Amino acid sequence: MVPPKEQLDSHAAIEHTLSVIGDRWSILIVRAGLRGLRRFDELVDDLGIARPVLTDRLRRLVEHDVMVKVPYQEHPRRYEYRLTEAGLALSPVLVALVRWSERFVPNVESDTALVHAPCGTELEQAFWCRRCHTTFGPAAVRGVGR
Amino acid sequence: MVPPKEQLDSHAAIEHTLSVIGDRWSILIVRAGLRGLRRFDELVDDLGIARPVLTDRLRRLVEHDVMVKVPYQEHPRRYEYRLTEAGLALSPVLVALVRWSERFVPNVESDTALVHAPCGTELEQAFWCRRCHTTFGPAAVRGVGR
DNA sequence: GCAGTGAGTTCTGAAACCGAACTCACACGC
DNA sequence: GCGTGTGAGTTCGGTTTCAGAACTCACTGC
Repeated sequence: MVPPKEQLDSHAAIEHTLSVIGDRWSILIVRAGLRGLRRFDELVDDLGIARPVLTDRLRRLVEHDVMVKVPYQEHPRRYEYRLTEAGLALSPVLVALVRWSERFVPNVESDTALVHAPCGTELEQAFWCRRCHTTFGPAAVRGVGR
Repeated sequence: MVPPKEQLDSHAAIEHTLSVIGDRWSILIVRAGLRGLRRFDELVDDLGIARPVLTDRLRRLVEHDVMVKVPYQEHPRRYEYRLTEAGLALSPVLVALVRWSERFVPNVESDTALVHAPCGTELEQAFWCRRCHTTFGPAAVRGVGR
């Protein structure tokens, strides 16, 4: 009835996505990128990540077009890492995580991590139904397919 | 000893969150929960996860109030695992991940995983600024603090 | 020519992961 | 009462991944 294509699809898609950013560090690296950090040692200091692990994570993020390695000076040739469009587009994941932790992680009153750039207001996140023209929360979400 | 608040905050919050759901399996387990799977062996079959790992992940998810272990029959006393409110509230993270993979994972045309329950329409996700009363995408997001 | 800097590698244990096989408590058919 | 099946795990080796500290390498500026 359903073509075998159905089988792979969202399952495979999300697994692939998790194979890129599904470890403990990659999301934190992307988050650091959103906070403006670009250089290897900045990341080491800020995240407290082991150097070999950072090397590997950056390589994989570059491989999957989440970041780009750009030389920022010649001679002592040095590189920095910037988020690509795909990397920037991960911010909803970050926001969802931060929002969740604000609500459900006990004893942590999170400061605002992300704001609406033009006005500086802390941002909200919601689902949007383009047919009903309403926003709604997780309770009105239902899974389909597969 | 109360640790210096600024220090922990969003950094600690997101790290704690990732320590709960930041491994390759936990999110997939939550996703399976959203798809209606509840029993140990269902999860093993569906996810292809190793049993000891599933045991451990479920234990941790229960420990962190993401799922609850409920007996669904006595005698051969059997349990199933259900998402709590906190678990349900992870769906924005899932949605963000699925949306991202639809856009950026090559050669995978994802089927619709999640819809608006009342009308069945595929859902959108956006940021919302309560001051400006506008929705906007990741390009208008800026990080502040820390 | 010598210390400093940025971006990594190398080299160790320690921890986490996996698959396959096993356990344990019970139900059910015969 | 006895084999077979089922659901929910546990035990056991072997492999992959991880973290920390020290090291390299190509330069600079003093």
